[in-house]
Amino acid sequence: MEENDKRWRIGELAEQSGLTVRTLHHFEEVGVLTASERSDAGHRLFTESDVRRLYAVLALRDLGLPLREIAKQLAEPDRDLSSTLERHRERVQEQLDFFRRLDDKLRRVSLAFERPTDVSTEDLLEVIGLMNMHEKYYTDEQLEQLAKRREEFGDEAIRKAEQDWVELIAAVDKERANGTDPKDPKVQELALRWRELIEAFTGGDPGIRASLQKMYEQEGTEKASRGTLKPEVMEYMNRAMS
Amino acid sequence: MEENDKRWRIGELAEQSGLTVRTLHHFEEVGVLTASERSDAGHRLFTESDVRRLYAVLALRDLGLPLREIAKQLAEPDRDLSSTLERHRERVQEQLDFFRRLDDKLRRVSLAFERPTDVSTEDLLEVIGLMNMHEKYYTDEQLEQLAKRREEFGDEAIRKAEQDWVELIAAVDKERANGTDPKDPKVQELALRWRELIEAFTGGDPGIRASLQKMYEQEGTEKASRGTLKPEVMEYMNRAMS
DNA sequence: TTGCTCCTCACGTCACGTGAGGTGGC
DNA sequence: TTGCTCCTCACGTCACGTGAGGTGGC
Repeated sequence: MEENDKRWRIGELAEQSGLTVRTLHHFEEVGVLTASERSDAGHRLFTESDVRRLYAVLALRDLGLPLREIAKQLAEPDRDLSSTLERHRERVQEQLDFFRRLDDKLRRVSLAFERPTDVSTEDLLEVIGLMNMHEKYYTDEQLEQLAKRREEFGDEAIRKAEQDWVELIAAVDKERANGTDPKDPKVQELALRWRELIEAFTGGDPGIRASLQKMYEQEGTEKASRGTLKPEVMEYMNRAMS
Repeated sequence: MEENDKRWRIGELAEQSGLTVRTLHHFEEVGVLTASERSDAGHRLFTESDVRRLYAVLALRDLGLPLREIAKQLAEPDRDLSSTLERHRERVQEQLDFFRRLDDKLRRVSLAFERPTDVSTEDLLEVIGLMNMHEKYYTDEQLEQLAKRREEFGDEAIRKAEQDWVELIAAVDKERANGTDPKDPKVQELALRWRELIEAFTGGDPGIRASLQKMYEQEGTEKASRGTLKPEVMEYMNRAMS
């Protein structure tokens, strides 16, 4: 038990442990580590057992335990640490999950725009609104599938598909305005293309089809299509396809 | 442009948006959303455009952007949002990475103990100290490999291996104390078992072998073995195996 | 005497939650 | 008049960072 009279000043201990002096002050404030002694001038003097305790604190802090929890734990070493850690791990996994989803969302947002073009706030809000709506109707797996298919298609093909939609909708709306019978061969032709475009989007997956349909029912045609499709046109198409 | 005179009181808006009144107060404090009007009594009156702005704020908050960043963005919609989002995503990925590692660490800690036994703080600190030392010498992949092999072996086999080590070390120490020549067949026999146990631990991986050896060199035999192996015994074994 | 270290306040960070104490009736 | 809503402070949360202003020399 020699060397037991070794003492550390706060600056020394800070340097040795890689902490700041302020952090050691803070540790004292929250009660995880107090210097056992003081010099005549009121300076903190840490003993060897203080130093050991410091490394215990750092180990537990390293696991992400809050300092006050660590203080409790070190105050009564009999308390059950394993259950504390288990609860802690659950919290950590929730956090992990949260950041996974967030990262995923950010990835999808950035995918929605072509490379380095700068994005207007409005466009972004549009995309986010759309995403939020989608998240209400599609399952995580379905969103994953849709994202994959989009990647396979590539930006070019997607822009073309969007253009196709715009043209098809316009064509349908024209027949409707002309009062053409929905059962007329010309309209039936358009209905066929309509089905094809939907198939291309859903990839033939019946679950995705169902989610899509539910979204249109619940949110209304206008909102679900982000304004590209008027309810009357949808109505007309439904009659053509029935 | 009818209905443009519709106004929301703060409580109404809170309920409709699922926020608390305090949160809306806070939004005003940080400048992301201020009611455009006040009633004679000083009550906040939110206009339709305020409400639209609120949903824009929520969309951006949902991406994890800090409120002050959102305030800036909405103040000058021309500023480049995509680069802001890119920087943000980098931060998010760092967080994600941090929580992945933390979760991993907690998993390894809990694996180090058998089921629901309650863990003493001392034991835990021991394990964490060991883990921290390991992390200095093994790469992430190596730790992964080691963890996998431990799982394959199962708790039972590991306890047995630990027991084997204790006995082998004791046997070696006995010969050493007796002054037996390291080249003596009896000692050579022990050296063979020694190699076998190390092989079982490393799984024959030369990288892991090297890391293990480096750890013993840098940290010293006593510390690296967590006190189970005295330097003299190691020294003696080295001579036997050379 | 001059630096360097140490001391004790005390405010700031981030996004609100939670009262306290008081007034008004979008 | 009685509730309910709204208002404005203002402190608390978590782990420190960053001065400010002053003293001591483990």
